[in-house]
Amino acid sequence: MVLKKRIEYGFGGYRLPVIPRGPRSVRRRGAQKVEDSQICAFELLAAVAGKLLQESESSASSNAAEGKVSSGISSEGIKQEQLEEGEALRSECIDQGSFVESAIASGLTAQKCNLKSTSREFPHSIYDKILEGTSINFRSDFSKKVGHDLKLGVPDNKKAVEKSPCKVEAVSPNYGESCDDYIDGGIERQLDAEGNHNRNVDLTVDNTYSSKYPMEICVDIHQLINSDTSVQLPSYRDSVANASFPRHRNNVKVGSRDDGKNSIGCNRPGSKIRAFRPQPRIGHQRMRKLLTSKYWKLAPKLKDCDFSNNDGCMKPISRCRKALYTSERIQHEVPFKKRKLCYHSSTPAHDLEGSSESISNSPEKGVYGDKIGSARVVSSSVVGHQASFQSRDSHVKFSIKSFKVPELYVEVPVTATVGSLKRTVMEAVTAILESGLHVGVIVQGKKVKDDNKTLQQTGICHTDVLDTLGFTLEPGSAIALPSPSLKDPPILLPCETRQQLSSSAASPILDSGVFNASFEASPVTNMNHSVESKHELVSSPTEVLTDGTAVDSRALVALPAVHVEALAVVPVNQKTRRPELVQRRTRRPFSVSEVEALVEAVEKLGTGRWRDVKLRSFEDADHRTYVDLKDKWKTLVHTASISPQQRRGAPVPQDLLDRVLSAHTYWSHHQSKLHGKHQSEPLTISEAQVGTA
DNA sequence: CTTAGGG
DNA sequence: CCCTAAG
Repeated sequence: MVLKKRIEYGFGGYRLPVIPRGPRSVRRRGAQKVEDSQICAFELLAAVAGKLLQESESSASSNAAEGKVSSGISSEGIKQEQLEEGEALRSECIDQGSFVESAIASGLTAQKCNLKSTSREFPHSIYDKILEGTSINFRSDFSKKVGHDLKLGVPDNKKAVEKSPCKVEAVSPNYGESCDDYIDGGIERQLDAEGNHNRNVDLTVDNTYSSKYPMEICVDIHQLINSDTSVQLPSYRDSVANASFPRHRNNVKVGSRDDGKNSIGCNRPGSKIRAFRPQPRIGHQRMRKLLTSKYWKLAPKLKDCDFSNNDGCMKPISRCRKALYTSERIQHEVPFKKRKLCYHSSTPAHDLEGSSESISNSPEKGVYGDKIGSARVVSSSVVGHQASFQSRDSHVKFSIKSFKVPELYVEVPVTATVGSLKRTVMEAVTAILESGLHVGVIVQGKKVKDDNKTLQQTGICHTDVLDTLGFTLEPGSAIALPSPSLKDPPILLPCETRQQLSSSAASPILDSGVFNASFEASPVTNMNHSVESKHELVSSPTEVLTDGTAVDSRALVALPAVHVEALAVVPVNQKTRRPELVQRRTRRPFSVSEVEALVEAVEKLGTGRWRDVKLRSFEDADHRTYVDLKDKWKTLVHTASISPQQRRGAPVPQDLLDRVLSAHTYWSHHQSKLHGKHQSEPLTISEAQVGTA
């Protein structure tokens, strides 16, 4: 029974997210258009896994009955991560680090709760471990797994909790209690918090929101843990998101079944990805790129995990579509990257495989027993960007849940559009990031300035301290944003609107008025990768404090046992900033003369020959690529097709629009390619009609 | 690198 | 404009 429930939920969680996304272009689309939503390979995997799970449910259930099964853990060590979903779902994965551990983030509270419960229930609970000095992750507590490594992912959302089977299951027999506790206490709170998060994905200024959760906006980061065997899967998507995938080396297989495409195969990454979908692939590519980045150095293993897990696993794929660029993307709803989810492969929770297979088998997996030992074993490397580290013996792990941006001072005209506001904020943030962020460490409310001190000397290795460990992101340079004028915003009024969002009391913040925006920290945010993250993160001058326990506000959570190195990472940052911040090109509206030149060129050359158009009429306009011209034409056609009242932006002379329409119509019927020669004629005709020629 | 399209 | 996928 329990299992069932769990399973169902889990599924629910999984599935929803899983919806595959159709290819963007029509052409591709042919294949599947069905869904709008985008999916990531992971999701698909998850879905598949879910199916498998279901299928195997029966078998599993038997195991499950025991309770342990579900939690199954592979002796090898599994890490599991749960995702949070809420945002996570939506979030796209990030390639970069993709894995993040946002998990922790969700709330310190939750974590705490977990810890408590855990400790209570399990002797070897994380807590103990911590005390012992061994590293443990405690992120999630739900599922605890033992095996060698356990990682618990705490679901950020309740949803996750509820849904993800893993979690629940994970719990061992005892689990019941712990879960409850967790749920009652932590989860709900978290949920609340998250709920808000979700709401505020955007930077948009939301007074309400801000007032309540001034600081938060955060992004959740999931932590990922990597174990040798495990794989991380990022997932995202809104809905639900979380699922964990268990993966064993050999097991993988999960999928299979679906069409080739969907099947999750485990093999090489390539295949996998492929299996899912083209997109994922892309993500993959990106990831690769990212991998190259220095950031990765921090987490070498990740790479392995991510990409290389060939062993049997799938790789996690992350999708990031725009993640990198996120900055700009803010405009859309998701400001920064969305969360990424990662799964570690071996998920006990899911058990799909586990149930029947290895996971469940391991006797010990049962649970806690091995933990300690396991913990050490784990040694997974750092997870992605995340901050979590696993530590082997004397390491401390930290996981940062999210970074919040404290305050940004933005001035924009009242008439500015929301989009422009977003852009402005984004720019401001970007500026800050670029200037360099500095990561500060706060222990028990005090800032630790001496970078040379060891964690031990600083007392960061003690559990109690960890609870009050916080990190801050400080801008390297000036923070204030000049109120940028919006470039495009058509309307700029003298009035300025300032919103103040109060910042939460918790974190110290800048005074300026403000806007508080939180960004999702990309996975990047992790301390480790702080560098990377910086840009994404937000960086506001602000600091994020985290108390271990602190409620949601805390952005970062510290995990016990950290690797020293990891720490080192934290402070680092400055230079590391990612060069890649890609910025969107500045917008350069086409002038009437440009439009005219474009129209003329198209009339002669027809559509489909953008390169020629470029050469012919925009040779000197280096900022106008043929793609731009093509896009402009596209918009011109659209503009010409709608009523004048619906048109926005700089008005285009009607006669030009008429020509656009004529040319468009003409060329639509005459494959321009075919007529290389008489290009002009057609135009003429059309023009004649229009009267423009 | 170009095209064509979706976002 | 961006980002992809295909050629």
